[in-house]
Amino acid sequence: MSLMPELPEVQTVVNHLSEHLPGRRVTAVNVSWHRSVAVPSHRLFVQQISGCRFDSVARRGKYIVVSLTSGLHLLAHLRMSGDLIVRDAAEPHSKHERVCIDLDNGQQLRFVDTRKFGRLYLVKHREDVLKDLGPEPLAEEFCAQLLLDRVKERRSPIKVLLLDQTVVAGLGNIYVAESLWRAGIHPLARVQRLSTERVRKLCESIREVISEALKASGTDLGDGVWKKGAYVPKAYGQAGTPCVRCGRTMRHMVVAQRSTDYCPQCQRR
DNA sequence: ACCACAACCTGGCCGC
DNA sequence: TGCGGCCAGGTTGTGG
Repeated sequence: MSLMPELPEVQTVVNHLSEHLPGRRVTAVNVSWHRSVAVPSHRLFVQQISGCRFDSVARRGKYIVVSLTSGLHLLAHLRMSGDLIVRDAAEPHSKHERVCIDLDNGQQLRFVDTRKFGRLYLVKHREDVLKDLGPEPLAEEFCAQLLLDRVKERRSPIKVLLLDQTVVAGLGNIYVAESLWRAGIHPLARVQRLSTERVRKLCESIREVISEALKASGTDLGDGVWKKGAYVPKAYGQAGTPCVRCGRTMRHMVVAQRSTDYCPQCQRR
């Protein structure tokens, strides 16, 4: 039914938009669910973006960042079910389309969002929205030392810290589960109790998992229209099945009010 | 600082 | 077929 995106899925959307948006001009805008526009008011949003020309498309954490030649920036956060697609105007519209932007070549940029949690932001300065985000997991600077520096005062379980976008940007419930499984770290582990070597291993695992998922265009959970992704989770959603590394039955628990699957053998407390 | 929980929404699935 | 309850890849705000 829907896309529920973390970094690799967002990047896949960005790649799609990059093929179609640069150079296109906005000729008309229709906002059918006002609250999909976070900022400014939906009225000003339509006013300000009309006539603008799209420049480049990028990603920061789970945000899509579209630069306009006017200097404004269109940012999107897809939250649980959002998607941004470019279609010919003649193609049928989704029942869950919330915003539709007409382009000067007969195509449309459509914001589709079943659950209505996603948000668009039209801002002068992108940092107004992005300033609190932590480092990109694939950035050169992302390493054990940086991670430790950012969480040295915090005693929350490692899973909670990795879900915190100010610690590291772009991970969500799937890729946190995958990274912890790959690194052999229990979701409830406290960072202070981990050796530097294991934190290093964790950072490396995060990089590997994210890189692999990017190559695969994200994860397809088999329940929706997000059929592009070929990444196969080894921990997320695997409770009750044998661990592909050791064969032990994967377990389930709740951490930070989120469903959490792990291997009791590979990820010992 | 930390935690639990509600809110924001819709729809799919499961059991009865 | 229908209905209630539970679940969902995210984030923010509140109150303890």
